[in-house]
Amino acid sequence: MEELAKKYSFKDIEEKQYLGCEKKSLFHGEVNSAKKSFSIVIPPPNVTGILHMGHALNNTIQDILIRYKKMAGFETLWMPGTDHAGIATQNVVERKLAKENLTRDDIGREKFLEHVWAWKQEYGSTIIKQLRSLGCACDWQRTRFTMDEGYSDAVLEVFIRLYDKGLIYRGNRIINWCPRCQTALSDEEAPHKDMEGFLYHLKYPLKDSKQFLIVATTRPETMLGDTAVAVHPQDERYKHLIGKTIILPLTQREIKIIADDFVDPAFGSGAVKVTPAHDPNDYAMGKRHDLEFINILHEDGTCNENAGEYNGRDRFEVRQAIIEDLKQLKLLEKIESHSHAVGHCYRCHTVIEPFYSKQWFVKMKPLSLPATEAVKDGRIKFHPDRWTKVYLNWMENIQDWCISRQIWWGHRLPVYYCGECGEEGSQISNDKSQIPNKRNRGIIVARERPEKCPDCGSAVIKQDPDVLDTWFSSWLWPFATFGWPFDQKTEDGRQKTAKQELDYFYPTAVLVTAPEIIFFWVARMIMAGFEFMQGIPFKDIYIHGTVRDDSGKKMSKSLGNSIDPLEIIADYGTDALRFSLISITAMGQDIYLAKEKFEFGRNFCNKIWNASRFILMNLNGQDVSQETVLPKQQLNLADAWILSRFNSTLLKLNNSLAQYRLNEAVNIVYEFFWHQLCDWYIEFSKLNIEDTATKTVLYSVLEKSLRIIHPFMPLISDEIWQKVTGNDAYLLAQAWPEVALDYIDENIEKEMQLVMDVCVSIRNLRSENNIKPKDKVDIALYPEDKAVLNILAKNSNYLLNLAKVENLNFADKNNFQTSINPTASAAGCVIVMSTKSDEGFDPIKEKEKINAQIRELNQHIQRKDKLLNNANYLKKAPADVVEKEKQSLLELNQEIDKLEKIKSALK
RNA sequence: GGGCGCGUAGCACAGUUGGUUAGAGCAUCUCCCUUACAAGGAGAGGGUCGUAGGUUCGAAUCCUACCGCGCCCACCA
Repeated sequence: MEELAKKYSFKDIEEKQYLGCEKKSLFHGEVNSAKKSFSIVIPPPNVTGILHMGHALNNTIQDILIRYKKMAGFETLWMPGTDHAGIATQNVVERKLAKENLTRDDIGREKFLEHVWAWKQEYGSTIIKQLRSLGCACDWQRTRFTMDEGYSDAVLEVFIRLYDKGLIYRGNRIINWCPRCQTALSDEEAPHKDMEGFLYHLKYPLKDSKQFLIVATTRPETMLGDTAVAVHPQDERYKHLIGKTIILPLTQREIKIIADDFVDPAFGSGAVKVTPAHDPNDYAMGKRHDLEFINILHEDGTCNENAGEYNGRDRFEVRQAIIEDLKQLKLLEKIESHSHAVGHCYRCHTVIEPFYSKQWFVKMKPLSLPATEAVKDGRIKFHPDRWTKVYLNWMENIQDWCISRQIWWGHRLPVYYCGECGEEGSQISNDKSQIPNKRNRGIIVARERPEKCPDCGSAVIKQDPDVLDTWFSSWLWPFATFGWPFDQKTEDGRQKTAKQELDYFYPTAVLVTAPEIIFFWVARMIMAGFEFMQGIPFKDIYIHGTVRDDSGKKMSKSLGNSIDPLEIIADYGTDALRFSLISITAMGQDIYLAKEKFEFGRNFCNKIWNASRFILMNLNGQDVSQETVLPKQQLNLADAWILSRFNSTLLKLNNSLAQYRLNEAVNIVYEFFWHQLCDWYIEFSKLNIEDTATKTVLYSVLEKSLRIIHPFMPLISDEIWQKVTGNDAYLLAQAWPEVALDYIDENIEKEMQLVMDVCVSIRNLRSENNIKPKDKVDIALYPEDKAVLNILAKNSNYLLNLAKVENLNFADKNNFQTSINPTASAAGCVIVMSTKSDEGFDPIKEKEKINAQIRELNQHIQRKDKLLNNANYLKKAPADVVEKEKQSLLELNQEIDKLEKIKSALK
């Protein structure tokens, strides 16, 4: 048994404890048929990521669950790893090249990828290192990366399987195009933001007429690609114009006026310009009416040759220019301000452009069906439940997923085109709901580059230059990280093990993540789980809140309002960070952070340290670790009490943990340790500190407390536990304490509560009468009845010491007298204090105080009287509630009696 | 246009299915460096639970409307 340093210094222990624990392989999970498995896969942070508060929260939650379950007897596995984050990573490396005045095109695809890999080698493990400083018990030897060789096999396998099944197709569609990243994006990657913009009303001249048709648009530059103007077929204002021709201003192109039900006659002028290549609705109309598709933009967002004189200028510049030009031509009717939602790139926040383009898509509807069912019937549960609706709503309206990206960093599509018979001849019509499941001529989807075209024998084979959406690899995370798919033919020992591991650990227990990736990732993992593993990937989904600053704004680097968890760790320590974060994280609620909040955790660490230090000192070198805690009947009140409290605390704690109520859990631990163990029990124990029985209880309660603290604050708990037990093991390898129901005793708790209440009342008296803390007082107690008298008499020692009482006398409550001495009333007895002098005591003030108390009590009494005289209440309320009320009324009346008596006894 | 969350003490928040006198933290005030801890101890003050109705014997809790704040989804140009 060693001593603890006088001052707690997290810097001396945290890293040491983490590394020590890792060295013992305690973070590693393996197939163990003797135990049930409990596994979590980490939401893989972007390989470009640096730890922010959101990660800190997310991973602390997972770590608590893993550590708790491991101690509770499960074989646990927390699978760590990183995501290659296609666009994000490519952007980072491109920016780096830009500093050397290079673009990716300058150096070419191969060289560029070398740069990215080099970057990944150098910086890719940053976030992993940072997770370790958070104390995460991840199974690091299993760390995966979504572009690992094996993982990439899984991605290809999935692409091929879905293609063969007809669920992946290539088609021309309107997609979201980011002109800065120069790639297509999925709908989820182009979130809409409300923006204040303008609604421009343009005058389109009718051919052979002086008349105009007015159209309204928010994007006037797209008029260069207009191929029709649409009106509602029933709109009386325009009916006669249907089929007439318009001379499109600036280009002088002739376009038709068409009728379409889509048009809302009430909006704008009731006439809509139709730009099929640059708007999803117009695209649909274009299809319906067989209109021409004119693309007016280059991939970088500048106008192309179809834009005539505007060719080469940026889309927003052209917008202004066109408005100017139309104004000159007197073709601008008016401009109104107009707020509308505009899609933005989720990586670079550039306004996206709807773009008609040939891309690869996944047909989602068939995949969504089992994933919808599993949540509906409760096989997968969201916590908190409200996300169920959000999920189902998205699932039920699911759209096809655009998975091809025009970037270089990622899994390249396993698609090859024959230079002779492929490509052009292979267009797939995507407006049929039927999936083509025949291979298209000249397109080869295969793991390896084919030697020659199976259709025409040509050896001119080109691989599709595109890569897959990052999420097309991360949706396989729960099983691809285990080495899926397993090649039957080449199955070796390692594959066999991997397969067993997948069988054992899949489905995982719980997925812990933030709400913003429910669609990106959570929903798709469920779909992939059913499609490729024939079952759910996880049973529970714990959705935690977003970390915000104290004014409610989301914390982000770009806003400059973020609190760096690493800085907090440096200033307050890992355990303090974890404890503070979790304690303010109510289930699913956003959390509002300010730096001061971490003092809470720091202070608690300090408290744990000092309390432990006290206990260690007072064991006096006596080893009680092998002593048995006596049955409660043989213990003194305080000892029996703390055991009762510990066990009922544990009961509550287990319950909270089972429901993922981690803030509740951590606050239960805090409340017990600080306000019961430290504030009261340690003080009580000082009086019996020579008893082996008390020492044993003290030791036992501390030892067990450290165990239950461990999942939340792993490092300090290990450090102290090792010192206290003299054991060099780690708490992760110890068992979670069992609830000892025998020790939970309501009567003991009540008796102790009485003593504590009297003690507090005496302290109150002292404080109100300005008695110095070190001065002793004499106290006379007038207990209500024999029972109270016995309890207080038996435990008077506690009062003498904790309330600094010199002489404690007991008297008959019906016969107490006082001169000018301060008095108070605690539950069960009247207290009279006599001080050495009467200095500072004012009987008039005292009477006023008592009167105020009586008034307050009378209010409660009146309320209860009314309640208990209410026939309806007596009839309808449960008997026990009524009984409680009656009892409470009785007590209130007794309380008043006591106060009256005190008052009249005062001079 | 739908949907969700939040308005509780000066501040930022808990409050599990409705049930004694609504709770801890930070801050404030008083007293204390009492031999585990001043990152501490002992006390104190501070709330008509956003507003207005309703259901109920009983509402911070359930229902309705409204007012603020925040978020998500959606092809009205």
